[in-house]
Amino acid sequence: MNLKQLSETLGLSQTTVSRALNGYPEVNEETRRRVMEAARRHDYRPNTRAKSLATGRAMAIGHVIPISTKHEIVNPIFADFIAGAGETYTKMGYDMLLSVVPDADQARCYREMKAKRNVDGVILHGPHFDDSRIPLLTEIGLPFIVHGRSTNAALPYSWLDVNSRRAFERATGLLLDLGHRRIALLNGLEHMDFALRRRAGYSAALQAAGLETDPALMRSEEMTEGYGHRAAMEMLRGDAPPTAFLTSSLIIALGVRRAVEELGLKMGRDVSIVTHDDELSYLRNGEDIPIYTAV
Amino acid sequence: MNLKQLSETLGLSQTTVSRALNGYPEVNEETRRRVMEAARRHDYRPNTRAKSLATGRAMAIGHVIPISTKHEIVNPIFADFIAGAGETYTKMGYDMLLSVVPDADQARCYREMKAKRNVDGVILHGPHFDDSRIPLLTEIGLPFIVHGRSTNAALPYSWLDVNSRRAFERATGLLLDLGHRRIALLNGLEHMDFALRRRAGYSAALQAAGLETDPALMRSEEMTEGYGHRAAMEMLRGDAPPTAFLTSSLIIALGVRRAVEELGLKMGRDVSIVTHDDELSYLRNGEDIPIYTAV
DNA sequence: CCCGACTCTCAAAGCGCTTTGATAGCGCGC
DNA sequence: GCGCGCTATCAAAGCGCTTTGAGAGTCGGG
Repeated sequence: MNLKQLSETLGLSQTTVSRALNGYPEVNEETRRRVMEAARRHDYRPNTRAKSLATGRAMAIGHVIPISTKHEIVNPIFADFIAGAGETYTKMGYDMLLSVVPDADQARCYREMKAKRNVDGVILHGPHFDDSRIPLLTEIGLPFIVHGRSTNAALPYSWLDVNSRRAFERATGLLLDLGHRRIALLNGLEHMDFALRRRAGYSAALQAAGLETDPALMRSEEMTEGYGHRAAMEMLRGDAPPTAFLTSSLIIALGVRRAVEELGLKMGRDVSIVTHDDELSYLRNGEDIPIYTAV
Repeated sequence: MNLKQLSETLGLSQTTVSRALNGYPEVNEETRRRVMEAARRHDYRPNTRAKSLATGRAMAIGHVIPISTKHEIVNPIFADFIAGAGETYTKMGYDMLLSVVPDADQARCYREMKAKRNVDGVILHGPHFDDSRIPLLTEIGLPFIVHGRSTNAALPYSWLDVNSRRAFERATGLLLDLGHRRIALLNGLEHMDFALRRRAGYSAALQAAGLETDPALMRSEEMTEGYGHRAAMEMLRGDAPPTAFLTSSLIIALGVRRAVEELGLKMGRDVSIVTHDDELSYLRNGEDIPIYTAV
């Protein structure tokens, strides 16, 4: 059932039916009721593509998920992010368009989205320090919001973020207050802006306590369980092992814990772990009592 | 730059330009070269919405992600699935449309997709036993492919699946060969078809070995780490604890392992674990040596 | 009784593409 | 020299909607 057929059924023009359905004021209330009723009865939905073409609005938001060709790793919180965003889109009548593209093709992908006009704007994921996508999107005129921030960006942009720096400063402070002096930082890849902020917070807390940062206790990698395990193994077997770990993701913490247990050490006694991003829907941080201290 | 402008630039009609770009044979090769060149130079991309409207093809595939209002849990392999599918879509010029909807609204969501015509077809995720979405999609005439299978479905449908039944039959057989007699099954929710198949495989192997299935050793829940931990704790503390666990996901296995360690037992000596679905990109099953035996 | 103001409805244009049906130009055989 | 078949191109219709600009009808005041 399309608009033409619906309007013929009602003996009205397409104009009037369209206006009635879209809430324009110049339609008689009685007429509007009739139209609404008929639309419901025939389960009429306007054709998205025709509507988009006429209005110029795609009613869709794009998410570009970069896949680094080396790793092909999707950020673990990504699924939960999509689920949350998707729910809101659905509620507001928007569609969510996902594009999975190799890192190198991102620029082309954004230009294409602009030219093909199949989204009204995009969410920029995983911003780097001075992210080149910000000037790119600004230049091509595709509206965007950054999930995270990009330090040193020359142009203004809208963003939504947590306070990574402060979180890591406080977590480090907590460990220092508990008497820890050798605190390891297992960070995400440090071309990612959030990772830089986390390191800054960690360093600031150490400095405030009059301690030096020790490069041997700082790692930066893709946030996998294997990385956590490997790094913890090496550090704990070293000359001056850390007494605490600060990790950028629950997934890394899992790996650290596996290493701790393999070495016959006891969590919370021999080694403390504090983690960030600890609430994945299928992998909660414990049910009643948290397994890890978390920020 | 749209088709009209491009054709004016070239001094050709829109028809010819369109045909040249879409590879129709009735265009002079020299003309086609000129058109292609100009399109590249001006970075011309046809407007998706206009093209869709004209051709009747949306060049998009929909994925409906049901969110059960109780749990709000996204299946852990979902992110990897999306990443894989998305890559192929991009390669083939398709868009991926995600709809996150409450379980109860699924039927409405599919009808809407059909009426709004913004996808050409959908992927049906997480099929149940005799899934009602199969007759629904068939009735409304929205093409679909099932990721998994639906036992007992009355209508024919296309699907893509792994052999869950056989995998669990063999895994159980392996444990039996190793001498285990009390093997626990920590399955996913058993209204899901894959879970039923896994249980069938598990039961068949026990039966073939002349053993009875023990309800006390079989659980079925949403596949979280917490579930694995809780179930293992209860079973291992019980009168006749299992000597081995068979889990439907690496995430559950993580929980079992936590329980095993909390109880001071040793994995591989006191308790064996075999798991399915062990390769999440950010949470691999070990790096060189696998942590868990897996199917 | 006329006219202006107001309400409600309509026909038609336009969004940017594809596709149908028509046509111009050309070489060739009879 | 005419007509046929072929190639290369074009104008225009159509996809399903919104929106502009116009018009029919009603009502009240002078």
